[in-house]
Amino acid sequence: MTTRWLTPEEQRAWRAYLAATHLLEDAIDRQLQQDAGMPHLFYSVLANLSDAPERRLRMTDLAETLKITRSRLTYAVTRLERDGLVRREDCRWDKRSSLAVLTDEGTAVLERTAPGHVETVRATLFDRLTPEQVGQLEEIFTGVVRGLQGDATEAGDDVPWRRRSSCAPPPPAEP
Amino acid sequence: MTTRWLTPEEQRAWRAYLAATHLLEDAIDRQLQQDAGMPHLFYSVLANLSDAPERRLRMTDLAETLKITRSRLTYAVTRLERDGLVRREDCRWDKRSSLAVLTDEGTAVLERTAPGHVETVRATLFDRLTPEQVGQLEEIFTGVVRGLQGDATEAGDDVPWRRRSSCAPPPPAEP
DNA sequence: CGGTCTTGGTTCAAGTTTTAAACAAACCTA
DNA sequence: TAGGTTTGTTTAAAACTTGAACCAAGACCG
Repeated sequence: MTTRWLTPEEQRAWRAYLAATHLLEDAIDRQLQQDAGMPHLFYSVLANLSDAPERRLRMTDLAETLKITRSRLTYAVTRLERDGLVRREDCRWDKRSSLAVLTDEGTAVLERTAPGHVETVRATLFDRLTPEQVGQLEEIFTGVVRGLQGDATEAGDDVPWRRRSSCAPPPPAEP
Repeated sequence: MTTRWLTPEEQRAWRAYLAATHLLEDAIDRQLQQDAGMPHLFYSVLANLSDAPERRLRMTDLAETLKITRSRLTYAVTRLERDGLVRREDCRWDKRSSLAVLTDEGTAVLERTAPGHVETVRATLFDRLTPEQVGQLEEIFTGVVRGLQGDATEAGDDVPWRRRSSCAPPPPAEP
């Protein structure tokens, strides 16, 4: 089969995408390293924990939402634990699972550094976009996400199989 | 000054952006590592050289278009040179500069692996976008790029100063 | 010219991060 | 209970990045 090369428009879009994501990631990383002393990934860990109920998440779930391997997450959490921003806790109902919990100190760091981070995200991205473009951005990338991680789910979607995520008590037995 | 937090729409867009760029970069890196035995950055080096006149570029220019530090580029080119895909050459007119040149072998590797790469980019991104969305993507990110790298240029744009880029012969003296 | 500043590029050492494979414990299912 | 699966960590190796220091070559300026 003959290759479907990118059209000139697609090439321009692709180049712009590559350059922008590169510059953006650089800018954000630099700012966070400067003001929070950690790379973007670590900050994302804290941010996700902060949003979660009771400020805690199973390692696997966290890895999944961050789209990284468990191994990588183990490393990140170990570092954050060393700095006292995160603590590990055992799941009461599934003794294999461990939870990453945002400590008070972690919360404090987040509260202190979040404004600067948001400011950077604004300055580099959102302040340059019209409201319509914000919508377009979301639309485009939610599609991409669905396409990329849906692959696994798609095949088995005739199996309405539900995994118990998030360390939660087992469902009560039916009488 | 009080923080301007992200609106709910912006938050959704931001999350989608983060997840998508992450998954995309992963998918592309995995495919290239698999089929070309190199990470995305290295492939980009080859691709850029391939597009350049005479398949060669000054290190500094290449680093600039790739948005990476010269140090990082030195590392990449050294690796690629070790594999025979790139060769260094001295600039005849400015003996400080060195050029990265795509070798025949590098060209061959690129020709062999480009179809697979393009296919991945299509499958993960462009095949999911309408033509309008391709345009939106370009528009959004060219704006971001301008904003981020324009910072340096903006301040001095009253100085119509032109640097001689790309190893080229000096302009002939005016009679 | 001679001195100074800037640019281009590399080197080097240190540190960070990523990967992949192997592992152990806990859970599930038949 | 046996056999498979999920969870999470460990480990060692490799890959990568950073930043500072450095040298050489060009540019600038009196």
